Amino acid sequence: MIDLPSRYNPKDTEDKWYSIWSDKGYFSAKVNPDKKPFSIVIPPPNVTGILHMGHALNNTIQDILVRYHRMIGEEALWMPGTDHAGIATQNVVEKSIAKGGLKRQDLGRDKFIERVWQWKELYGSTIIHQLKKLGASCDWQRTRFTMDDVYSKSVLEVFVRLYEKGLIYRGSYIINWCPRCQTALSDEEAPHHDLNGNLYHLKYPLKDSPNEFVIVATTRPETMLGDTAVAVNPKDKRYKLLIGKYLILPLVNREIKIISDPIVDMKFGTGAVKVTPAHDPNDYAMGKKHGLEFINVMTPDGRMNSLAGDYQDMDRFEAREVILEDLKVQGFLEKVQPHHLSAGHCYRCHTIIEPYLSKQWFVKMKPLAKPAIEAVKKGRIKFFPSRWTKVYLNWMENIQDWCISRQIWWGHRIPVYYCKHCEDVVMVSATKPEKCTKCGSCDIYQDEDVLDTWFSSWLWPFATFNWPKDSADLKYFYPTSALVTAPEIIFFWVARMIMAGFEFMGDIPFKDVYIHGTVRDIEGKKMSKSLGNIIDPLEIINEYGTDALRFSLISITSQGQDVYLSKERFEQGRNFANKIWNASRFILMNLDPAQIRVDLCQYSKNTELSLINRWILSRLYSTLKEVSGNLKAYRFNEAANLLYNFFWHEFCDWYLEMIKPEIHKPENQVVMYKVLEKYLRSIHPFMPFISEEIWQILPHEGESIMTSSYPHIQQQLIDKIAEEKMSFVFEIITSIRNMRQDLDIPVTTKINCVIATANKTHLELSSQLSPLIKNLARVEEISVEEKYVHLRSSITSLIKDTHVTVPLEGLIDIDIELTKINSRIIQTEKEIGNKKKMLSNMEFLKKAPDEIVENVKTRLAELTEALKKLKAVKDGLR
RNA sequence: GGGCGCUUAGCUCAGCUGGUUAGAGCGUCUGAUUUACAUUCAGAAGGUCACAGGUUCAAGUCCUGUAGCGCCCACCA
Repeated sequence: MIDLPSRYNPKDTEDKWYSIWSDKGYFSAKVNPDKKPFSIVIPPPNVTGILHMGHALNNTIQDILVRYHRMIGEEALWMPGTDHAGIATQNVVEKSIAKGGLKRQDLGRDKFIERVWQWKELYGSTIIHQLKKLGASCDWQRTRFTMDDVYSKSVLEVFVRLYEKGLIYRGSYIINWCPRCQTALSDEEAPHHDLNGNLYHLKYPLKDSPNEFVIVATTRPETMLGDTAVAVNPKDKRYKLLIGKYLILPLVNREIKIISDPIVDMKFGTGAVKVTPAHDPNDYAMGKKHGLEFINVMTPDGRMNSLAGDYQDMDRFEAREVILEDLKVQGFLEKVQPHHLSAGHCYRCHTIIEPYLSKQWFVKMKPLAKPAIEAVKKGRIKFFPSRWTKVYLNWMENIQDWCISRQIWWGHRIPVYYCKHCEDVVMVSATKPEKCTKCGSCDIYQDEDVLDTWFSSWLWPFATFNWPKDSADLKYFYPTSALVTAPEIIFFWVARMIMAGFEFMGDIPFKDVYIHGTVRDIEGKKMSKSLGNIIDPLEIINEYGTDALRFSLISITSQGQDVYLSKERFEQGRNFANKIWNASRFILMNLDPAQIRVDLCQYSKNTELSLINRWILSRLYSTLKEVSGNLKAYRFNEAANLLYNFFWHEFCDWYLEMIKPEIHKPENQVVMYKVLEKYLRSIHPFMPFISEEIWQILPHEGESIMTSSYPHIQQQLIDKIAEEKMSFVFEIITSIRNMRQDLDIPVTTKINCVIATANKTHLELSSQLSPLIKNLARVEEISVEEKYVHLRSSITSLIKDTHVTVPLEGLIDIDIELTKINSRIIQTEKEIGNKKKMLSNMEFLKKAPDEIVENVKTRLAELTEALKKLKAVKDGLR
């Protein structure tokens, strides 16, 4: 017999099977016209990334989908890859060279980029290795990187096409500027967070009457150096007469005009607002409208520039303090009010964003958004859970132009060239032009900026198939089937991919979007390094195993709800893996391979099989049916929990216990083997390693469970009557166990039992299965009677229409028994009352579906019968 | 300011299209075991389904409102 350790040790199996699967090429998918394609593109993790629980959840879900679809006979492709993550990666490499005292400027652009590539070669595949530890069945040979040559070509092609279509333009606008990263950011990359700031009231004296002031309120007093007007609402009576007059800007002594604009909120602050067109989006708009001067007072690294006079070179926040002090000393600071505000923060380094006037490249989004909105509205793309549809549509309908240029070095350099001699020449081309299109000079240079990382990731569903090359792969696998991702990147990525899909492929990029929850710690905080609340998936894998990690994560992830984790949560998965291991071990210990070469189908149409076997097969297939329904609906936790309950509480707790005494009977051999073998296949997408390990030890056909087929649902083996019968038997057994426990009767004490029922089915069932009941309830003798007769010193419980009596001389406390039976009688009477009330309600009879009414009637009959029997039991007790 | 989610057992949460007696895991308590598994087995206790209205024959489930918690969006000087 096979000798297996009594504990499952994941370390013995995981790496072994992963490399076998990989070596045999099971992960790779090819165009196959005979099969339905199923494709998923991975949300490419950053090359700088290390696996966290969010990845673990995200990729486990994808792996379940891919493995499941592979097993149901589809050509399943999971396209992997990584994202160059411009700013993040540049930051990492800058930090690493900083250790040697170097800045990127010291190296120069080319040398620095070389260093980034070196870094990528060394560490860039860390995350890929970690995904492998997770069991991810990606087609690794296709692994893409957004900076690869081929991929880069797609990116540049897209830029050129959009430019030629007039959807890309360059211009000076107020953008989100990160003074630390020293680059522009898109609106999405500058999320707002609340700040506790102050509202400073500043006094600006009137030019003609220096003792009179207009008081303005501001949260960023340092920008006053760039003020070129003060604005009031035209309807504001307080300021009506002042419109058109001039003020003297304190500290700077510049004359600035009082203008009127309806955008000014009379109720906010003093109703007068300082206008700094180069440092605020609203002010910028007013500046354009009123023809104001744009004075930029800051440097790109967030310090005051030469236009800031005495404040030059001060950091913006330091300047704020000094300016306030100076204003105060000179009597221009009216008051300071605490004020809650929110400001944009760099999503990479969390520095407070400076709204900054600069020349950037933008994509016009409205035209791109149109078909992308339609597709979702028409249901061609579905969100799961559906509530995200609204979030998506709301954003898309209010979409703003996308700032795509970044002042960093790591990324796709903008394919725009200028002539040193002709200021007005802009050449947009995927390859460097030889000479100026105007003057013919060869003195041309490329735009210094690179593209937003997301400007490459939004092409992921087709650029990974080498678009714009027209390939068979692209035709076959595009549109992809599903996208699995987190809510944070709906705008960054999902929405933009949909737009790109339509613009460049003329079709949706994916059909379903499954948005899973965010992984949080047990207090609901997002897991992050800085909070130190990380649970490292690799640590869990190391301690409990990959399957345990995967299963635990999935079973607690209800659709789209955030996941709250503590380490203990993973014990459930570990215990379950061990349970599967041991049940299999038990079966293997008792399995005679010669006995199992029987086709189960031969049993399907007749009753040759025992009730117990029919029951477990029915339960297996009922479960599998529900599992596939739930998988199709992206209810992974439901599917996982169904599989869990079936295996543990039905197959192990009941079935194996029931057949134990006759385990070598041929039909039991066949059924226990078949159920286990099919079960392993059905759990494989969730727990790939342990299922393979055991499957390989079990008699099996085929090379690997990974390439085997998902069990077909044998509808003819689903037998609801058998299920009902068995649950009746289980109730009998439980009730006897209950009585024993209630009365503190040791297992060693022998008890007998009388089962009495007038119900023929139950009568037969009880006598037929009395050996089973004896065994599982530890009863010495069972007699099955048609009529209930009270026995002296006995206790009786009622299961449906059946009295189960245990005679217990000297062990019974009549009072306790009476109390119990009374409470049961009261409960039954109460329920009878409810049912009668329902049935006497004409509205109910008229409006409720027949089936429901029938159920109530049946239930009432049962209850009435039960009440009679309970009373008989009670009478007997006295 | 707008939107979304959550509030169900001591804890963490399931509960899909309203329809018998509201479930699980963990924890607690009681008991068990000479071999499949103590990462186990058998059992128990524990719920006004946040609150207030409403719709309905019927509400944990649908609607409205309130409160608390959390998240997202917004040109909140």
